[in-house]
Amino acid sequence: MTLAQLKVFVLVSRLGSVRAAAAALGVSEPAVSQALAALRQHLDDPLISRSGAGMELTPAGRRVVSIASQMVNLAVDAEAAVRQSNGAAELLRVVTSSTLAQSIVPSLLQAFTARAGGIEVSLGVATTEEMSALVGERLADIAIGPRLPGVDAEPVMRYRLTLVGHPDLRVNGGGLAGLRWLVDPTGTDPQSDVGVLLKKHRVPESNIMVFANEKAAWSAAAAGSGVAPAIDHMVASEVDRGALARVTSAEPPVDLLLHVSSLESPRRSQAADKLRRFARTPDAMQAMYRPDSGVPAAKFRPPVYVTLWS
Amino acid sequence: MTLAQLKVFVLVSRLGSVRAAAAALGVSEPAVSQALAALRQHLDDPLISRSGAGMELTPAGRRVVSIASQMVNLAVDAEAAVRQSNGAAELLRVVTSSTLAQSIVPSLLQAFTARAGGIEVSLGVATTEEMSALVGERLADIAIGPRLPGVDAEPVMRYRLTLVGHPDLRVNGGGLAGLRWLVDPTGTDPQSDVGVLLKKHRVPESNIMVFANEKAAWSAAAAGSGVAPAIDHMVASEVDRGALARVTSAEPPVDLLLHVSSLESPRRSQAADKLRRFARTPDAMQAMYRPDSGVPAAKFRPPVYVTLWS
DNA sequence: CGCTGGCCTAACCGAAGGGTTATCTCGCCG
DNA sequence: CGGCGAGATAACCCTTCGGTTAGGCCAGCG
Repeated sequence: MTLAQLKVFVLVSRLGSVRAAAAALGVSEPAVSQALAALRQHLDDPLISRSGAGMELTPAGRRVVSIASQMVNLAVDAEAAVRQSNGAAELLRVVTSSTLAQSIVPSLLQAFTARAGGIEVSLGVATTEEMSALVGERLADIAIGPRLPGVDAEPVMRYRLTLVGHPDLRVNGGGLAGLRWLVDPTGTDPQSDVGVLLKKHRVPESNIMVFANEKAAWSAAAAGSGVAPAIDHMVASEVDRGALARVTSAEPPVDLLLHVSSLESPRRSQAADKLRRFARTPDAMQAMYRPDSGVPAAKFRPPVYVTLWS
Repeated sequence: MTLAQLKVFVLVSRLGSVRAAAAALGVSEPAVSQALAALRQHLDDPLISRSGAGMELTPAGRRVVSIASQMVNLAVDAEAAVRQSNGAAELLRVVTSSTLAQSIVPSLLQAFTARAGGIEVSLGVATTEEMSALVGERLADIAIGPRLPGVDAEPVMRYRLTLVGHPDLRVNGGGLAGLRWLVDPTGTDPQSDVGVLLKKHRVPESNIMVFANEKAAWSAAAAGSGVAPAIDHMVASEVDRGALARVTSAEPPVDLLLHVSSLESPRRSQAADKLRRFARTPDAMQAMYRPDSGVPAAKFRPPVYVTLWS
């Protein structure tokens, strides 16, 4: 029985699927399956098993999952306690969506670390469902993105999602759904803002092209390959340059709220609390609205979401 | 950071020495030292260091030890939870002294398991100091022996420690301290009843011979090699047979109380509670006073006290 | 000043953990 | 009934863990 195995079990039970847990951990699916098998063998109980849609915990599994969750939390606490005792930088684990990780979140975090010293930030990328699990199980301290259910979520910023395309692009009879949609990986997350948008317009799978990052999608859009959803103020300079144009349609523009979500106050880390407070300040607003401050695509981290302890 | 490493750290800090922890775990001392080194490296903090007599926790170590202790406890809970959920036998981990493990404890436990079904008992041997640490850290459920400080101890039986020797043995001028004392491994535990007795009589090291078990010490005593401390009613049949005789001296006989010690009520396992209650019953008394019911010396377990998880 | 007790390190080794890819099984659905 | 999606398993690899023995280091002490 290792902590890694317990962590896997907790994530599987929380996400309801081995595949999802593997994705959240950034490892292959057999790796998760095997860790689970090892734990099952050790405890001599199936713990959790498939049952139609989703998985079902055994009676023993139900009891173990709560204990395992505590153990995983304590492991994190232990590391944090040592860091703090020795005056080392606090570690703040942030998760966000792929889109936001390329645009407003890095500049927000950059401004935050510059202002609040002694905090070391690590940024991870996850789907909305994964964010819930990660924050809920304290595998991440804070999530930035859509409002997460079940945790303490708070709106910090209003932003507009617009569609951009080649300036000459015209929407013909088929409507927006008939166009080719150029999205970043966030588009594959049905609960994300982009995912919701795709669903709202009933864009068929065949018309969706996923790019590694948003800049790549914009380039393709500028080349006339289709339309790309973008955070309005992040794409403003491209529009001003004439490389891209906002696609106007009968639909009203989509105004969205960016939330920070973490555990409720007593259970969240000090660093998470500081970031929440900072996110409400004018400095934070300015950082988030500053266009073109995303990390260059080349430096963008591959989706290794949750680091395992060594 | 593995659970085994945390367990080692907790034991070292509790027992105040690497050697003692190694002994309690039944492994070599470098094994413990290395586990500690690995944890130190992982957490980047010395955690605990020598300081004259005993060891001293660093600030970080103080915080980690309490967290680690909880984690170790939870690991035990998890295993127990699974067992219980699946209707398997509850596991009761008993520790006692070497002397008692050869005489009254096995018959007590045998009577207990026969009466209270569904409980599986494992018996370990430890020094008094180790018993405290093991029960305190929930690495054992219950201790049988001297009254343990810091936990919920309760007397269950009165017994007399007598000295036996060859029937022709006479105490000459040097007093009891001048004789050769034949003891079992418990004699090396200064806090044990026998250890206290040796100290009281100021028996020099050179006059103490340690035998692997009590029966062997009695044989040597019967052969005239010296005197052996024995639980009076356990040696009664030998005395009746004339093989041994009680050594009379100016000292009054030593009357002692056998205690059962476990954590206080809400924190102790159900099985431990049952054993505590059983130990007060007439059935238990009868079992404990029944002579010659010890396990044969050949079957006596070597001192592997605390099993590690796989 | 050298012995000794206690801790750490080195070197080595077997077992297990944890990762991968490829393949199998099984329930479900068109 | 074939395909498919999701989980389990197999085979393989490398790393880490956890154990050993041997030996180094250091404080305390006769």
